[in-house]
Amino acid sequence: MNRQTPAPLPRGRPRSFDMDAAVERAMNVFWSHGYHATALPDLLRATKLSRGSLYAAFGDKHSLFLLALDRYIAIALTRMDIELDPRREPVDGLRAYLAGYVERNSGANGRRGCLLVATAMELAGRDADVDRRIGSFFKAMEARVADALSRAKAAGKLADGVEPSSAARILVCFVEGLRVVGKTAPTRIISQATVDAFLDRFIR
Amino acid sequence: MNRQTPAPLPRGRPRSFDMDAAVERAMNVFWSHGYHATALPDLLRATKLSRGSLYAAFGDKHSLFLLALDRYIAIALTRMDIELDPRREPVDGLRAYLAGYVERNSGANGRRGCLLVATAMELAGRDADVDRRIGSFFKAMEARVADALSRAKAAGKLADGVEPSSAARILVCFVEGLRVVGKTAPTRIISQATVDAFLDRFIR
DNA sequence: CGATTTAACGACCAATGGGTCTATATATCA
DNA sequence: TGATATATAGACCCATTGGTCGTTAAATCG
Repeated sequence: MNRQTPAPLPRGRPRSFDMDAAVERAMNVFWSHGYHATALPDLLRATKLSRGSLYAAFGDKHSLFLLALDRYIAIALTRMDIELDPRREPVDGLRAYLAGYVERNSGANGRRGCLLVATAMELAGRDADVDRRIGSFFKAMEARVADALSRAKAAGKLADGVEPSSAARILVCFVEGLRVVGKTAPTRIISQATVDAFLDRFIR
Repeated sequence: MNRQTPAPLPRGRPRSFDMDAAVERAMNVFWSHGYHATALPDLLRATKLSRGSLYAAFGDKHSLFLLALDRYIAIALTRMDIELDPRREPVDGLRAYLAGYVERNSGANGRRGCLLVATAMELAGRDADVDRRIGSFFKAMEARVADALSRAKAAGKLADGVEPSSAARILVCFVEGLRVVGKTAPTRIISQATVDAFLDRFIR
């Protein structure tokens, strides 16, 4: 192990903006409009950067988008890790997890939709970078749900004949579908009832 | 009731192209690329029309898109009416219906995705014409599924405690979610197994 | 046949797309 | 303080966008 050569102190004018905050703002714009419908001026307005600064910091629109997508994914997975924490009752965790979807699907949140679903539909299959991210996200999501379901099964909380791995795939489809239909019919009560009825089929 | 004045015979050069076929070709382009990513030259190539002719026939890109979307919806509903025909065994119908989704989600078909889902994510909430169409489509779809499920229930084929209307909402979410995750992981075997496992939760 | 009507064409247009580049302001270090 | 380094700004660039328009070709009807 040769020691890391000490990072040379940055010379010249230090950057005056918070890069993480800029990515987050960009994420919100992409989230609201989608990739193609987001024009550069939208991103400049949101990040409060000039064209030059934005390109210096992020390369190009596509790279910035990837960063935004990564952030979105990280947030989603972190939330799942909290909701489905192994130290909680697995069924409570699943309920909390689904309640989150209900909340995110209601009213203005619902109309905004889900950046991952929108990106999957808009870019998957024509953009390898996006493909990898979307694919691995769904895999990770499914794994977490499957894990929670196995714990529920071990605790005898699953309905007869429910197999965690296939039930996890079903659940992932279900929640992603919720986000799709939520784009046009975002009523909290119905979403909640639908989620409850769904869970009733799997939980004892 | 005054009699309709007889339609005046068309004068001049008759249109030399099949308008319906043009709409269908345009539909395929929008389907593959989405609304924003479809450029006019793509539509011209597909319809084999010149710019002028296309604008004369359809007005503008947006109107043509709406026509394409209507066509897509009509095809989908017609298919459902066949698969879920009241004269068939309702459970067979539901199986056929879901099998259709498995097929459409596999391989190249899967990667192409679903025009309705893509449009919902891309345009819903910012385009009133689209909103209406998507909303009424989901409603129509749900109604057909609910109807099939009630008939199944009447025949004693539903699992205990399954209520047709909420089960229909669940099913709609599930199949739309299938189309989303199918964009990245389009393997026929898994889709089929997932669908089977899903149905097992609702059918006796 | 000749007048009329209209489909079809593609050159053309202004606006906007994403992306580059140079000049300047402002910080650090010796 | 002076030399150096770099973030920032926005003018600029060209390709492409959706959309218009004048011209031409072709079919019908009297």
